[in-house]
Amino acid sequence: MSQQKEVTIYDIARQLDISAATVSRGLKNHDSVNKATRKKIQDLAKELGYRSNTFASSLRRKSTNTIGVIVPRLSSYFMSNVIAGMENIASAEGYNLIITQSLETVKKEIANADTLFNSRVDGLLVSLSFETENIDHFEPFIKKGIPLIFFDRIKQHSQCMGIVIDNYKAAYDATKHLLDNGYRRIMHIGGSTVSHVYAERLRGYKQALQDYKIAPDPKLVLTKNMSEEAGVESARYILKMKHLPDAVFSANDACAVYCMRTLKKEGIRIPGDIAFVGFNNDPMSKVVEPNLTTINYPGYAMGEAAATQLINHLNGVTNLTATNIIILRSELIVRASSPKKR
Amino acid sequence: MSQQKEVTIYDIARQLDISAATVSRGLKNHDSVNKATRKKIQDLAKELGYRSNTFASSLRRKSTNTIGVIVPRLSSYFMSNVIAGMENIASAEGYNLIITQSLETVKKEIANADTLFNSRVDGLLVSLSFETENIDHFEPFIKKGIPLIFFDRIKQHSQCMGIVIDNYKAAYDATKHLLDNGYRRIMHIGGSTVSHVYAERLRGYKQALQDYKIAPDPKLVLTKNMSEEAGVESARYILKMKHLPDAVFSANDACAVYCMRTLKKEGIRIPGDIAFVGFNNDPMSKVVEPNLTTINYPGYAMGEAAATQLINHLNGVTNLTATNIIILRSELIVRASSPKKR
DNA sequence: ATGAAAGCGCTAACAC
DNA sequence: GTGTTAGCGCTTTCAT
Repeated sequence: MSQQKEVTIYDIARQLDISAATVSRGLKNHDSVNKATRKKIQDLAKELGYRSNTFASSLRRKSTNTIGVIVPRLSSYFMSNVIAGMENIASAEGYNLIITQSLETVKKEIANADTLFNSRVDGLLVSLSFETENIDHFEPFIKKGIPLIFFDRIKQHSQCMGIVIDNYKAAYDATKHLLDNGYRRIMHIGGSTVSHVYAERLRGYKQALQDYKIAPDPKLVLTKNMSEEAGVESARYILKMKHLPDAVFSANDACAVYCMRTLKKEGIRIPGDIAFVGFNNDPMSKVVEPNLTTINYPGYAMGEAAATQLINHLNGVTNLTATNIIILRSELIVRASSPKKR
Repeated sequence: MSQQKEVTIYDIARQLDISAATVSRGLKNHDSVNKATRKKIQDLAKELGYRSNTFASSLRRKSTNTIGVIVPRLSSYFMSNVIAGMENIASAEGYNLIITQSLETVKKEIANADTLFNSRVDGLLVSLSFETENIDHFEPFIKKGIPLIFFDRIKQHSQCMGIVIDNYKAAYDATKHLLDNGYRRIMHIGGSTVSHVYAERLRGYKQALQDYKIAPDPKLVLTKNMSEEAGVESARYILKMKHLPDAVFSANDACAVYCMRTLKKEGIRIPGDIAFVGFNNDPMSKVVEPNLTTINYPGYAMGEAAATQLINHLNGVTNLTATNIIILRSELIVRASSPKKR
C-alpha cells in the first residue's frame, strides 16, 4: 500500500514550462496542441511514469466510462460467452466492465444494483435473477437517465431495451421438428414460468402441439429447476409412467443430457424409444451420445449486441427506447438424438 | 445521458443549516457528531436520494475498493468458475471487480494492465496469456506497491504471490494411475511448454514413466493447442501409428474427449484398446462415454483463494511476499475410461 | 460538537 | 496554440 508520490499533469507542466491545461490536451492528442509540444508532453509523461487519475477526470467529466453488469450466475457456458462478448466490445470502445452476480436472488440483485448505482456506472446490462418479479430496484437508474438494457432474462419496461432470442419461436421450431419427424407424445421439461424465458418456451411448445391438433397433456409438462439433477429426476418420472412419451423437448441441454443418460442406463434407447431435443447448444450437447439436437443460443453475439447498443446510446448514436426489443437469431441444430420416427 | 442535478453533501448541509464537513462525518456515523444531528443527516440523505460520489471520495482518499482481473479467456468452464469465486469474496468485502481478457495475446494483456493501472485498482489478479514470456508490463504495479497475485498461469516473481495447483504432481498421479493399472505405452497430449502449467504436466508425466523404468518415446508426446480440433488431430495421428499407444493422458478434457470420440468412430474401443485420462474435470468429462477419468481442478476455490489473499493483504492481515506460493489441492477422479488393463 | 478552509488532479470555458 | 480560471464533491486538519 506504499503510496509513493504520484506524477500529475502539474509535474509535467512545470518541467516543460507550459500550463497544465496544455498538458491535459496534449495527453489526449488534441489537435489544438502543437505537434512537437504534444510529443514532448507524451514522452515526458511516459518517462515519469505518469498515469491519468481517473477519479479527478470522472469527477470533472461526470462520466466514468464504466458499464455495470448484473447476471444471475457467471459460471455457465452461456453466460461466460455473453460476458466475453461484452468485454470484447467494451474494451474496444474504452469502457470498463464491473461484473456482479445475483446468484439468482433478488436480495443480491438489489445490493448489486445499489453498488453499481453508487459506482456511477454510465450504463447497466442486466439479466434478471430467477426470483425477480418486479424491477423497482432499477428505478433509480431510470430516473437518473442512466441507460439500462436487459438481456436474456428480461422484463418489459418502456424505458429499457431488451435483447433476447425469440424463445417462443425457438421452442415452437424445436417441437415442430419432433412433430414433423413423426413424434406425437412429446414431453416438455421447462423452468419456472415466472421467467419470461421459460414461459415463452412453454408457449411455443404448446402452440406447436395445438397446430398439429394434439391435445395438451398436463402429465407431459414438467416444471423443474433445469439442473443436472433435474434431468435425473425427470428420467425417474418418465420411467414411472405407464405410457411413455416418444420424445422429450427440454428447455436446456444440461437437463436433457442427464435425463438421457439416466434413461439409457435403464435400457431405454435414444432416439429409438424416446427422441430428445435440448436448448442452448452447450458443449456437452456435442459430446453426449447420441449427439443432442438443440437450439443454438448465441451467447457471445448477445453479449456483443447488448454492449454495442448500450455504448451507441451513450455516444448518442441510437435511442434506446425507439427500438425496444432486439431479437437475435437462434436456430435449430439437428443432431442424432431426433431422427425420423420409424 | 440526461444528467439531472445530483444531491451533494452541500445540499444536505444547506437544508439542515450545518456545514458540509459535519454532513460528511455524519454520513459515516462519526462519533464526534451529535447523535441527533447524525440521524437528521442520514434521514435527509435518504429522503433526497443522496448517493456518495465515489470519485470525489477516491480522489481524496486515494483508494478505490476496486480489484482488477486479467484472464486469457472468460469463456471456459474453468475460468468462469474462477471469476464466480472471486466475485463472491470481493462483493462480500465491499470490493468491485473490473474484469478484462487478454484473448491469449501479450498485446492485449499489456493494454489491459495499462487500463487497470490507470483505473487505479487497489490490487490485481492475473492469469497470464499463452504468449506471455516476460512480465515487465506489471512492474508499474510492483513499483507502486500495488499487490499483484498470479493464479493458474503464473510466473515466479519475488514480489508476487502465485496460486496454483501442483500440476507436476497431478500429472504424475494421472500417469501413475495408468501405469498402476497395467498400461505401458502411454501417450501424452500437452500444450506449449512456454506455459508453466503445461511444462509441469509434461514433467510429471515423464517422471512417472521414469519411476516405472519406461524409456521415454518422443513419438508418444504431442504438443497441441489443446482445443477440440487438437483432439481430433491427435486421434488422426494415433490412427496412423504402426504401434498404437495403450493409453492417453491429455492435459485437458476437451482434447481428450474429442480424441476419444474420433477414435471410437474408427472402431477403437475405449478403454479396451486405449485408456484415457484427462485434466480439469470439465462437465463434458462426465458426459462422454465412457466417462473420463480426470484431475479435478478447483476453479471456484482458486478464485476465492486469490481474492481472499489479495483482500487480506489490502487489509494488512497478510504479507504477500511471505507466503510466495499457495498450492491448492487437486485430485484424481477415476471414471470408466481407465480401468485395469486386462 | 461543529465549522472554515484548503486541496485531491483534472477539464472546459473563455481569453488572448 | 496556449494560458487563466474556476470548480467537480469530498475529506481532513485546525480552529473554536
